[in-house]
Amino acid sequence: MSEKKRGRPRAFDAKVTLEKARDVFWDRGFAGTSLDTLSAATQLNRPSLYGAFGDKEALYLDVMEAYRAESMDVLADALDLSLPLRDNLANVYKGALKIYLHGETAARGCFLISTATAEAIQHERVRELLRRSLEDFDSAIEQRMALAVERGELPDGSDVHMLARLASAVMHSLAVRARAGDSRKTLEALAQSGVDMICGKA
Amino acid sequence: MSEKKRGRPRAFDAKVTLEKARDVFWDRGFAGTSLDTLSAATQLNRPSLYGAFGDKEALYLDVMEAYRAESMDVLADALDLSLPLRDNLANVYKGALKIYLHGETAARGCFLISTATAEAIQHERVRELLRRSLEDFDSAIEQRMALAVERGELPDGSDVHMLARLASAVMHSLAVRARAGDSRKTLEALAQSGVDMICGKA
DNA sequence: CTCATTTTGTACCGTTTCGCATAAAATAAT
DNA sequence: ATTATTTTATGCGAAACGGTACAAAATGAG
Repeated sequence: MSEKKRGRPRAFDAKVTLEKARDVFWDRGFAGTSLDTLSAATQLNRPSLYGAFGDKEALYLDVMEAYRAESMDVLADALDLSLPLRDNLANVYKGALKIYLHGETAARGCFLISTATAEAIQHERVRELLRRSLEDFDSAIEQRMALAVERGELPDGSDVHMLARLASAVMHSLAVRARAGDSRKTLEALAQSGVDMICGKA
Repeated sequence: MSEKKRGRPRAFDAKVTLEKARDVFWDRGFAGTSLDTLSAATQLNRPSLYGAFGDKEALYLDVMEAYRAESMDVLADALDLSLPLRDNLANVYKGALKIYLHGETAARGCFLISTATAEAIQHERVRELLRRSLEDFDSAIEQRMALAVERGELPDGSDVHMLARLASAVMHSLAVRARAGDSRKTLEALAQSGVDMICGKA
């Protein structure tokens, strides 16, 4: 698949480097993160970073895309079709909180909502990728909701389009509140209420 | 009320200055806004800014607090007690969208969610003020919900605490999605669905 | 072995950044 | 008028910033 290249081989794994870069961006934001900080965190000097990913914005966009892709994977796992919709949704929120509540000094929230929103005005490509990321997430949930109607888990004629976006809305709020320092208990209560709201208070 | 001070009088209105500073922070974020940019936008040279508000973080905190206070005023207006809860909630979202969809190059979203979240990890005071701002908003809505139960607008035994936080959650999502570039139509549909979800699909 | 190719590391460039030192300007008090 | 007090304006300076030039190092090809 990947032929061995000609010149000096890379001394780093691009995927791991993106994760390290992601973590500093996550804590400090895009504008608040210097290339020096990124260089230290990734253990790559700036020319290597530049050669591998381009300038700071290009690196950030790569990180965004990796986060989007991984989020979709996590979502797909949570939406295990062998489980009822209620459990699926609970798992989506549970998985989100597991990510959001991680953090050394404070809970870090969602990478996109916490850091990409800030840049969305000045950097059009960030805004566009953010929009698409949210949309993809909504669509995957909507698809599961449509199946739920077929299976009789949701009433016939349910507006699955809006229901999915309401389900996402709860997650967006979890992200914001986690970053603001709300307690795990508080957030889990909101998640539970979200599930009840969408699936009915069982 | 305000005695005339001794020295040279200020050539600017602090409130207006805070609004101008807020607008540049809103577009570019805290870390992405330089003192030069702030100086140009407020038409104050840096030493004047520094003398009046302190350093960049102190200025930003002042802007945050002003935004929080104004948001609570807008919310109080939307929660006009002479109207039904359904109309109140619709007005809350309508008022939010009016603010969020404003913007020269792109919709700016919510000032706090778009810019304060990014700084919340590194700047504890930002995080704390953000948390308190969200909480105040939740509490005001909860208070209105409690009245709604008394008035029979909501079923007896409704969990007004969680209902209020779900209502806020929809607004948080509107904020994120507006910043991401979602259309007015899309956002208005989500707002409508939020109202229906909380108040029942009338 | 020799050469072409790619990555790495050092060092550097010009610019921007934040914050302050200092002096001029504008007012109230005396 | 003189003085004390506060704000304004110019300009400085040390540090950090993003980005790159350049040569050394490490590999494959011939």
